[in-house]
Amino acid sequence: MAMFQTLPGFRDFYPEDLARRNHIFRIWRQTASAFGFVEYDTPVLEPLDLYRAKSGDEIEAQLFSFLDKGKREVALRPEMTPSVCRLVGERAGSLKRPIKWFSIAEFYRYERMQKGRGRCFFQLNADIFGEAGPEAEIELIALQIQCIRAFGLTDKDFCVRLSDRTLWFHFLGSLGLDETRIRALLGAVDKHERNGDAAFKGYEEAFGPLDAGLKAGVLSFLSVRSFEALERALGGAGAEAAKARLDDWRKLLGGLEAMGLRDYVQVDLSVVRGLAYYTGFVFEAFDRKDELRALAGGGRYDDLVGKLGGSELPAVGFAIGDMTFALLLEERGLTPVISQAPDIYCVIGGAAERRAAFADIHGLRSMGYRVEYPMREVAFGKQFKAAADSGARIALIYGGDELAKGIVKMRDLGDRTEREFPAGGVTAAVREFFGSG
RNA sequence: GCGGUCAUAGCUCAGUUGGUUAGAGCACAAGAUUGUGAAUCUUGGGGUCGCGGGUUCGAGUCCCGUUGGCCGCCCCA
Repeated sequence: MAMFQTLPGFRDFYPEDLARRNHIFRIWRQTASAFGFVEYDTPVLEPLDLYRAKSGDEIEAQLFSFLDKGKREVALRPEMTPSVCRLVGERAGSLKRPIKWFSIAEFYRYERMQKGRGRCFFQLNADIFGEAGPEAEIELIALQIQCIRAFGLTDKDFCVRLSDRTLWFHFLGSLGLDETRIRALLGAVDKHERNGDAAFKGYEEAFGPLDAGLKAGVLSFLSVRSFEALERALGGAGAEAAKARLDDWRKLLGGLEAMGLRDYVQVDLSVVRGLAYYTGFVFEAFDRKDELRALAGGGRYDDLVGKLGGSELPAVGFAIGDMTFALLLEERGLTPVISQAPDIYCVIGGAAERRAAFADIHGLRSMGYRVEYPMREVAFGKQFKAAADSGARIALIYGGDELAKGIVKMRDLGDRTEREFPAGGVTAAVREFFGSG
């Protein structure tokens, strides 16, 4: 038993774990880069007020926060959005638009552990700033889909549920509700999938019994699952603003259709996301079997940069976490086996042979080959077994006989054939082997 | 913050109504085997049985507490 354990909710990454994590990050990075996003990073530790400003005081319960030695209130970052809003806001005037940025970073939340959720986790965050139209959503939803698809998952495995807080505001506004009531009702909509009608409890406690007609309207609107149904549902509302909004929907869905991604998108008005700061389209990726928590989520937050960074700037972004995503890959058998095997394993006789081998070993390593050899003198039989077990493709043999003849043997560990090369010709032979193989 | 459940070697687990010095397989290491790979055999390292207390002549086993894991609730930026 180890003397010290990791703190609850924190994870050690053994080499095989880290290899899997890095593999996920590598593909996310390549994908975001292919979409023209550039990478940034921010401090892990931030002023506590940064998160209070965005989310209010109640957020503190879920934060790793403390007083630093200079008596500053600080917190480990629980999310990227406030930080990136600060960065972008500070240079909003000089950045070329649209601003397409991404990051892969670790976050910390003081929460109870659960399947797919720990107290530390990694997220890919991708955001577009400075583009108010649905073109930004097209780009981000496409990126979100591709970040999942790139691992071999298909529209049979996951989908992106798309909704729109703007239309919810139009719809509920047309029923005569004011903004506070609308926000409270959206909170209920967010919970309705999990809690059923009990989700309305909070609203009723604040504003009294829910009118039966209103409730029926809300339930019918949140059951909308297609664009056609959405058009029908808004037909009665009749407002010009709502009609204009439907044009944004047509652009968005049409763009994704043209990219061949329409089958990944499910219109679903029951998604509103709990966060009050979302202002427009919101979208969440789920596994199709709906066994796991959300894979990824995002939406438009046009007011936040102004609030946190000083300059008004429309924005839309999303995040994918590593934990639920890794669970899904695992379930679908798509967790890759990452080879950390050397390319070459050297079999070495005695001290003189070792000196000869070292010259080649260092030369080959300088060329970028992964080269391994036994640290101690070991029987040849064991060395060959170690060479095979290591996963190396070839063994270079530096024995007494070879040294005496001025040669090095190269053994193909796959087909077990051996060839001899003059001692000076090893690097060329290795290069030829890997070049042609 | 709340509830359920579990905790024996690196991993998977066994351990009888409470009874000698806590076991197996896998993995790791050494040897049989100082020039050629999947096998076999032998041997070894590795445990405060999560931690603390209690009952008892005696606790891995029973009781209480605690910590941690897993699952769920709250929350989920």
